[in-house]
Amino acid sequence: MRKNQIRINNERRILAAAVKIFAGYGYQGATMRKIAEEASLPKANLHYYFQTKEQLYRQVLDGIFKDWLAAANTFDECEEPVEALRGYIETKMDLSRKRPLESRIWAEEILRGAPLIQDQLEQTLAAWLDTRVKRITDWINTGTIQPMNPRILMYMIWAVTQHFADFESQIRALNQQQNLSDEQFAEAKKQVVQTILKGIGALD
Amino acid sequence: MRKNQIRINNERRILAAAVKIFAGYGYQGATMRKIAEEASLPKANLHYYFQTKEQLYRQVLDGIFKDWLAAANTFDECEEPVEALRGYIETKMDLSRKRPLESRIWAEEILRGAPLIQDQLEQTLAAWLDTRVKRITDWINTGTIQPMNPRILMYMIWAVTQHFADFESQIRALNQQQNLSDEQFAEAKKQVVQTILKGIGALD
DNA sequence: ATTAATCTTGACCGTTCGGTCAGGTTTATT
DNA sequence: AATAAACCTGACCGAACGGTCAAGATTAAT
Repeated sequence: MRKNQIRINNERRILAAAVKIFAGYGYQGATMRKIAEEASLPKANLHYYFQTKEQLYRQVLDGIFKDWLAAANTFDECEEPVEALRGYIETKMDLSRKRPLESRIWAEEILRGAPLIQDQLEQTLAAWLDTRVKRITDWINTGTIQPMNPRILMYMIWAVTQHFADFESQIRALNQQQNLSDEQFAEAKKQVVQTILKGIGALD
Repeated sequence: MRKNQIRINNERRILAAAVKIFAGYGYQGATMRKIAEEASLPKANLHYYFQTKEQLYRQVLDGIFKDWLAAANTFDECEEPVEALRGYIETKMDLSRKRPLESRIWAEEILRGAPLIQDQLEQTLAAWLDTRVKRITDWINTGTIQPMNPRILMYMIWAVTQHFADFESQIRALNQQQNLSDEQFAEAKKQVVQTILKGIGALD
């Protein structure tokens, strides 16, 4: 049941343009005209594939949420807390580095009170978090890591890893107007992993 | 040279309303009409005190930046790294708890590439950071805390502390649709301090 | 009491927004 | 080759935006 190739191509083009514009201007600041220009298509053509601006935005958000959860599965690939957490933090850092636009769209949606994704947060994300909290609780009960509130640990990991995408312009202003180089980012990744793992008593 | 009391009162009212609306809708999503309604004043009256929407927004940002720097001075009040960092982290956490709207306005401005505050970031904030980096470097050189990149430490502190304001709606969705209670927030504050200080080898 | 300065506000303006639509063009099906 | 389905797009629309302005009301200064 494959869709027409024209539709596939154009929807992809429009979505890619939408990611750029929504990330750069926010939902309200983004206009269908800007997205159309970015995609090199007439504005009316956007409305042929996506009825409304909100529907286009929703599809962008859905794509981001899927990436989010896919990266999140790194968490389950290791038995040991040190390696599981290290892998998860590194994956989230890499995602921030490679897909900063998506991270910013997500951040803005949360900032505005998550009007469109509240359901997904309360159901899919809450369920995902619950199972990971249980894993961490097991590690605590077996004495592998020290007692703590696993939710707060996850909030800290999300905060730090996403900060490098969401606050990129601030970091750039504090780094001689240069984005972090690959070497600087690698150093940051290493230090983030080190600080959090050591901070919860999983190292030394 | 005190201004007329009418002007003082109305400017304060408008600024308070502007903080609410800018935080709730973003710069583009906020409208002068909404701010006027929130302030219970006719829209034309806003333009009498603040010529344009951008000027009003700039004054809101200036107020936030001053609070930011004031809180930042907590950093200098203690000689010992543990107490200086603990005090700074706690102050930033308290600020997130008490003034989440301002934190969100700041976050959105950075998210959009800091179009209006780039100069302040590159100059005032960069200078502030440089002197604190020097202090931390001294602590490292005297062996009080382990070697690390002090800038990355500061980014981590900002990320985590501001996350509790900026991502409040996500945290609420993951906490049975309830904002963190005072007790939960106190626990978070404690765990954040503990994790970061231990993570950089300042504890134990 | 008079004048000047400040404050207030409904009505209005040009622009831009998201969205529509008719009618033409291209692609797929038979 | 003919028909149907899908695609394309310039021109247009009502609504909402930031901002203006003239004229009146209130307050301050003399």
